[in-house]
Amino acid sequence: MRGIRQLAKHLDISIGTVSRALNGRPDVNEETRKRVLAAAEELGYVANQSGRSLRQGTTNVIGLMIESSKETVENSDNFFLGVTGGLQSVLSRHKLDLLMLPCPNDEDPYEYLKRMVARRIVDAMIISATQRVDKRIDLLVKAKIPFVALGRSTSGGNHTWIDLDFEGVAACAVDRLVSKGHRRIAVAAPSNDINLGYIFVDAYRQSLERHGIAYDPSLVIRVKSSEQGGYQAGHEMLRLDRKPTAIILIYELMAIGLYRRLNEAGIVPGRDLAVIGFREEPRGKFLQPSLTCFRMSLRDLGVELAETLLATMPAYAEHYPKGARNTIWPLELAPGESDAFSLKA
Amino acid sequence: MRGIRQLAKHLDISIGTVSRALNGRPDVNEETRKRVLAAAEELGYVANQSGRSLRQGTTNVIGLMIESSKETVENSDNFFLGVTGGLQSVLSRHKLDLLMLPCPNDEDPYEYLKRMVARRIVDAMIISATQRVDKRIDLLVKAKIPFVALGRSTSGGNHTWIDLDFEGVAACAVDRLVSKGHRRIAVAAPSNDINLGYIFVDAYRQSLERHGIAYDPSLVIRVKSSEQGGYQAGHEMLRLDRKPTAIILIYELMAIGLYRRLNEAGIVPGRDLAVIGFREEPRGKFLQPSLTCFRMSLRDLGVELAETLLATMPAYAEHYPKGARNTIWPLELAPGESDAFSLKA
DNA sequence: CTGCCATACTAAAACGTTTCCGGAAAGCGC
DNA sequence: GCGCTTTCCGGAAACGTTTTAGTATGGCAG
Repeated sequence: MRGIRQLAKHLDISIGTVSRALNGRPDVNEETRKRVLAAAEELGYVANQSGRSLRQGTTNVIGLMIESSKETVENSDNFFLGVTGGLQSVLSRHKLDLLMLPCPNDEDPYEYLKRMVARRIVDAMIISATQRVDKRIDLLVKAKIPFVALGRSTSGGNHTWIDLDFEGVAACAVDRLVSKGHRRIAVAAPSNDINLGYIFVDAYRQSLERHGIAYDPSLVIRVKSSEQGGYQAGHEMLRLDRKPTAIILIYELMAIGLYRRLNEAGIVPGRDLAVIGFREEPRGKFLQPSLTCFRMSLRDLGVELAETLLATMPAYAEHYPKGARNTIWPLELAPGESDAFSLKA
Repeated sequence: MRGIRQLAKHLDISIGTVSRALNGRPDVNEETRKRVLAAAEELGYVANQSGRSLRQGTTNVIGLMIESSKETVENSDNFFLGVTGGLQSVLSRHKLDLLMLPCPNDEDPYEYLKRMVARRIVDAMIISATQRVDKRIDLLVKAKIPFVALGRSTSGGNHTWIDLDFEGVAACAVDRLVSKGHRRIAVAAPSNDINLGYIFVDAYRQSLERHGIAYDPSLVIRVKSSEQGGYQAGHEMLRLDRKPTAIILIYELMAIGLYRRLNEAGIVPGRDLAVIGFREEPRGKFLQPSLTCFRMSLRDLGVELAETLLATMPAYAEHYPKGARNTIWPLELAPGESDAFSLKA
């Protein structure tokens, strides 16, 4: 006999009253509640989560699914840890705990999520790295698990998502380069099926056409989202017949490899070629010359994610009247020296 | 009525038998088991974790506590994601799931852990970033929760830990520098209370003395474990009356700031000053000149952590006969150009 | 005094699972 | 036919909690 029962016996009170006192129910004498809380503190009682979950059908846990594939490990750096800070700050206000669920890299993310959902270990989910077609979304919709996807997807009807403002970034980067006289602008896009690649390239294309520049598919270089990918992108770019005068990198990490390849070819970024990176990493700062890129607050993104998620959960929605809206997350231009190269006098 | 009861009714069999069939108990007819498994697959039945945990007193979940403080976010980069891969590969063999528990940065890690332990949400824990004196360890020992600490600590008697081979790294770095004629070797150590700082500096001191070089406290520069800290370290170093000819950095990230400060002073690493970094980050590669540092496999470390943890858990110990040993994790020297500066002819 | 309501509590059911205990049926040696 | 073991299964208790329904008490209006 342990747990609440022991506490009740110690107070010579029924367990029902103890439970109600601890959970802030109204029908309990205020003095009794004081005694119960004091005794709980003294004996170090904390409700067993399994018992409570079983009874309530709720776990007070929010899952954040991340993929720990080799590629993710090498690229995402502190992204999730950063977002986590913002998530926590909101969730903890509601006594919700955050659970990071790293999908093993030898397991299908869909199967992993399915198992986690079936076990009823979380009340709601945040999924990341959404694919263009993502079965996980259909699964969550069908299982009626509240969730928010970090990244748009065409799956699952109108689910809730938050995504970075690829259109804005692409437009800003293209505008900036065109204003410096560039007309042959390459883009290094990820070669996997992640949705942002498609969205970004579409936006890039539209921005070009807005300036009356024809879209040239040979300027879209598909490589891995890594340092090696950046090197590869540089390599491919140098082999083109009509070389671009500017390049946009979707993952900033690519800049490292690109710089190396350019260095081998005696090309100096910012002097002979304009380079713009996408998401700023703190690590990118010390490239020479410094990289022009786009900046965002990971923490604020985490807050937005948490608030959007809570708005989709019936038990918490009342506190978030703005509702479960889809959000395009803006990024701010952080000018550096790498795009100083201008074709204008 | 849902769950196993429904499954039992569908099969026209008692729930006890269904449970035993699913859990691989011996006393169930092989043909019956087949039927049960088939039906479970068909109906998509997965045992409710709360019910099962409540009954068994076990959750099949291993917690990995990480801190999401601002400093950690900026420094740990992909460390945990990398380790996670190795952890998963071992844990999944035992049908154990990994749960990352990020401690909110406005909450005391001790209180956070205490709550998680009391809720009985994990069967065992891995804690990281251990302090020299770490109350969390006492807590886990007292609560009899199996755990492994990533990092030595003086708390909690003889608990199980794994730590990086600071002594080996310090000795190797000092030996290497001394062999090139250096005798004034600085070290940039973290200013917080994390244990590795003390251990590393101790080992550095002993290595110096082994070479008959007197330990000079002014050469131990305590700074933040960040890029800024590296800049600061460079700054402090340049203000010394008798300047060092070599410097060892405990966090590689410091190298970035250090390089910048050196650059401002017109000092070229590898030509005018020997620099050695500690733990290799993939990002460190593209410093110019390339950084001499120490390398390790994050994945292998994860495997070691998982195996050590399982050895401390009675239910799994039999598979890990080596037992719960303390491990000093070796790192391998990755030579670069930054320590080419030699005082010998 | 009766009826009624509000307050504060108790008792018991329920959540979904695992596991203990007992027992039926079948096989086998005598 | 009897006693024994083995194999397989059903019934029921137990895990710790929340919540529903019910009850005693006292105050108060009529």
